[in-house]
Amino acid sequence: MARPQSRTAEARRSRHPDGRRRASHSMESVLTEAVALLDEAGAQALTFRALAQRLGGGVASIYWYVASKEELLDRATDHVIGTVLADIERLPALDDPIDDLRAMALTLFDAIVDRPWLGAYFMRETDVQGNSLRLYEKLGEPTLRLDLTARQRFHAVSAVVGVVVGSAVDLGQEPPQEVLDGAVNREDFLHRYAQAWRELDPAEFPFVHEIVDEFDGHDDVDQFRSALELTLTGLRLQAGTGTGA
Amino acid sequence: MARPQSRTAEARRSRHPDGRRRASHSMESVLTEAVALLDEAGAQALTFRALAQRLGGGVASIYWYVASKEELLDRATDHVIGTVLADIERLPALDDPIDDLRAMALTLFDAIVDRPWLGAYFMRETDVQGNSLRLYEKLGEPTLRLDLTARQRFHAVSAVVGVVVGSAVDLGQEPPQEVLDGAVNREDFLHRYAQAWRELDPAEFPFVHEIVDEFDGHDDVDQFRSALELTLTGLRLQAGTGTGA
DNA sequence: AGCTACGATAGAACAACGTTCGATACGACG
DNA sequence: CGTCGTATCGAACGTTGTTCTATCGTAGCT
Repeated sequence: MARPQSRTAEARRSRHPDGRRRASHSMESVLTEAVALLDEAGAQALTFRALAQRLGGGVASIYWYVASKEELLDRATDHVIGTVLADIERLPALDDPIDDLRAMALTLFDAIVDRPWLGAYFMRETDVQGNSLRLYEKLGEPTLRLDLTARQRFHAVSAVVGVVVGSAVDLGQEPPQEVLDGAVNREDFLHRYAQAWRELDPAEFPFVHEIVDEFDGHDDVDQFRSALELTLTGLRLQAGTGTGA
Repeated sequence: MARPQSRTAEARRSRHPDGRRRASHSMESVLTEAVALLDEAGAQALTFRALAQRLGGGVASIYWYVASKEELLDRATDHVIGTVLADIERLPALDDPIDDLRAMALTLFDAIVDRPWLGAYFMRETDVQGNSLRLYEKLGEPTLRLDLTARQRFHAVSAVVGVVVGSAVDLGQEPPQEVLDGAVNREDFLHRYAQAWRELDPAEFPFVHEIVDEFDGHDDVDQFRSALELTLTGLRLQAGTGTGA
């Protein structure tokens, strides 16, 4: 009934009399392999059977470490958020709080670009223990140096997180197999969409026509940076602290 | 092999010799019931078996109308986005393009508040036919009246959509059963979280302590409005068109 | 050393799901 | 009355998360 508390359990293997092995896991190895599975082939590739095979053990063994797939996902997410948090804490402190905020948000977004599946599960658990809350705290600390009310600070961080998540969800959209197979790369895929848009009636879709060239081959990071910049500008204006101009 | 093209197929019923019924669906009824299922019990409640039972027919019949669950989800989403689009088109045109943008974004967000499951699936298909692209067009049109480059317009709409989606994902988080059962309402749930936060070390979590009172019992719509306002102010500044001040 | 209690592993089975198959009913047209 | 295309349905298949029950291996005790 109890859960493994000692994380010092090393990955060791012992031999069974009849030659069959008995795998020996650890919370660390389970999480690491789960994340590897997610990284390599996306969310749908993470199944208990696939994970068990990767660990060289049985399916039911995983249930010794996690009570459900939900918990597995939560723990795996928290695991990588831990590394993001470390990246953010390594960031050099800047003079301008808003510059700090931007740097943190970009670090977070970069991590999601590397791991698109994060976009969907990120912010699922605001458990008291766990790295999400610590990340939230770190994102909020720069706002303490801005001239804002508590409510404005709360809303400001929510806004920044919202922009990150909003862009991340876009990113997390599983490409429709063709590009996963490598048969079509992302640029061609975008280009095909753009081409279809160009054939729409310009009178009925004036805006789509206006931006189709920008959409075609656009960079996700650029898109995110622009969105982030808009909220940061709004925030700077709200704080009344000019850029110096 | 063909798909139903005539949407005039009425919901009629005929009697089987042995007394068993044969249900008669239509694309409309399938989508309507699918949406009803989603509305009543969330995304996980929409299964082919549950939907078939609701339609009074067999499971396989649904496959006459949709080729997969993915397509069912896409069509259902598009179905309700159609109503959102209608709401947005009914909006009175305002003098200020940014006021238009705000009104549209709020209408969209309201729809997601009513249907939290929308947050996850919204923006899944940017198919050329379909209401998502039309919605995107409508959201973009106000930017045509702003003094911006095409790229800025593209990024502006992406930013607004990002804020909506970002807040929506927060909303779409399935409450952990307790509040679904009605045993605990949302306010108590938030309050419990807030209480846990208050017990954290203030030195380690200064920001969390600063905003915990705001978090406790906060309103999601307020949160969204604030986030939206930040990007809109940023946008207004970018367009160089002052509010009049 | 032998015994025991518990930490940890695993195969088999279960229920639910998306999906496919083959059979069959119905209405329209000849 | 037979035929064809539309539409429906029960049954089955494969995969998934999860549970049950049996077992192994080691640490700790006598």
